[in-house]
Amino acid sequence: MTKNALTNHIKTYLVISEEELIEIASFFDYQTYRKKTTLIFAKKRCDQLFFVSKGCLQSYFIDNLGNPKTIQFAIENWWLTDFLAFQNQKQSNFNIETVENSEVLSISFSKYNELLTKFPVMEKYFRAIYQTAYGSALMRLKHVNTFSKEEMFLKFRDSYPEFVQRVPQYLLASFLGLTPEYLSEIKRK
Amino acid sequence: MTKNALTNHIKTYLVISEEELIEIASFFDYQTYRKKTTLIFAKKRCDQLFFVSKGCLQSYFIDNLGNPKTIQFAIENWWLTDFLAFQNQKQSNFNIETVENSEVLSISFSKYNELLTKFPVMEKYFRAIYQTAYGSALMRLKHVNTFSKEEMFLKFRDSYPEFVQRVPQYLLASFLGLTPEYLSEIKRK
DNA sequence: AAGAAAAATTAAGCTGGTTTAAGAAAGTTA
DNA sequence: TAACTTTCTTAAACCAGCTTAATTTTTCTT
Repeated sequence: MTKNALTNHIKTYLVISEEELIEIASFFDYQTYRKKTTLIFAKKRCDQLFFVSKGCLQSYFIDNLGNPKTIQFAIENWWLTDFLAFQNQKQSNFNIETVENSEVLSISFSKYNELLTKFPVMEKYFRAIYQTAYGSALMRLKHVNTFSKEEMFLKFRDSYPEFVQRVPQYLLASFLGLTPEYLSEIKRK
Repeated sequence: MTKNALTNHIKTYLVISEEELIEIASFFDYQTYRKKTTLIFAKKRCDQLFFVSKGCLQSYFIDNLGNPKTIQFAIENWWLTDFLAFQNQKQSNFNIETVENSEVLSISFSKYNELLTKFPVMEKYFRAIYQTAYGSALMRLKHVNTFSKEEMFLKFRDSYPEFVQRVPQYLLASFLGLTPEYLSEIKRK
């Protein structure tokens, strides 16, 4: 089924019946997108939370000089949106788009709240997801402060070698906070 | 009562009885600390989650050159720990210490889980807390990529003028990712 | 209130990483 | 398989922000 990735993921966090999982899954829309499709536009109201079943999404923004800067990648089993904008139903700070052809589940803010009201056990699921994600984001802030740009790349390549193969180099540079030119120079060494 | 700050904070997120709040509060230890007291040591197991009733805490690490780098401040009504280390019961990546004389509530990992089991409604509370905190951490990563060090300081000063007054300048520099010398130079302009 | 310690300032020299610009390689389309 | 587009590489000039080190100011301790 097209929503198996999500229900399997939930099962790793909760003890829950198949019947409930089916009902929970029904809150989500399933859709496939070709690569480089924009799902959320910056400045537009952010009313969707995404779960990646297959493929890869990114959130990015355009800096003062017009260069896109990647904030987050989301691959299989990751959640992605502009979380602040989503919860406040404000305009998004980020563009969200597919990096690869992708299968994506989405839920609107009102459906998300309905889901949490009807299945309070999902509070536990999202609490766990956000707890980890928040901890990881703070670790990223630590890394940004600790490592030089060169070290950032080398560490990342050692930690996620398959992912480095998977995304274009200019996106990786953007995510790691250096220029494609400098990344290219580092690789030469 | 010494735990009012917490119970009041919970009330802003949940509809809940006073009796339950009293029971929930009983899971926490209340303690006061003088400024510059270390509550968690890096490399030691992280088994406490803190809620700041009064005062200010920071989490920081020591970089390769021996300089402390502040990752997070926590003032009244903020939660603080090394969230990844806490949930995995691993050694902390950060030192956590008081910046001011502070009143702090704390809970161990096992008590935290007991609390969530006995009062599932607290899943909703923490889900909301972490959802916001995660969103904010990603916005910080955006800011780090967007702004020059000078802009970082000016933006922060405009957004949190009272906080800039409140903490020593060298800690602010550390948090914003620049040297005290450079911050001093920026202020002169 | 004096002395010690911690924090903030100033200034000069230096460097990691950016900018710019052009060409090479790889991928896509017809 | 040629033409077009996107991505990657190379190299030189440049600069935001760091390092170092000495001085001054503020805060803490007794």
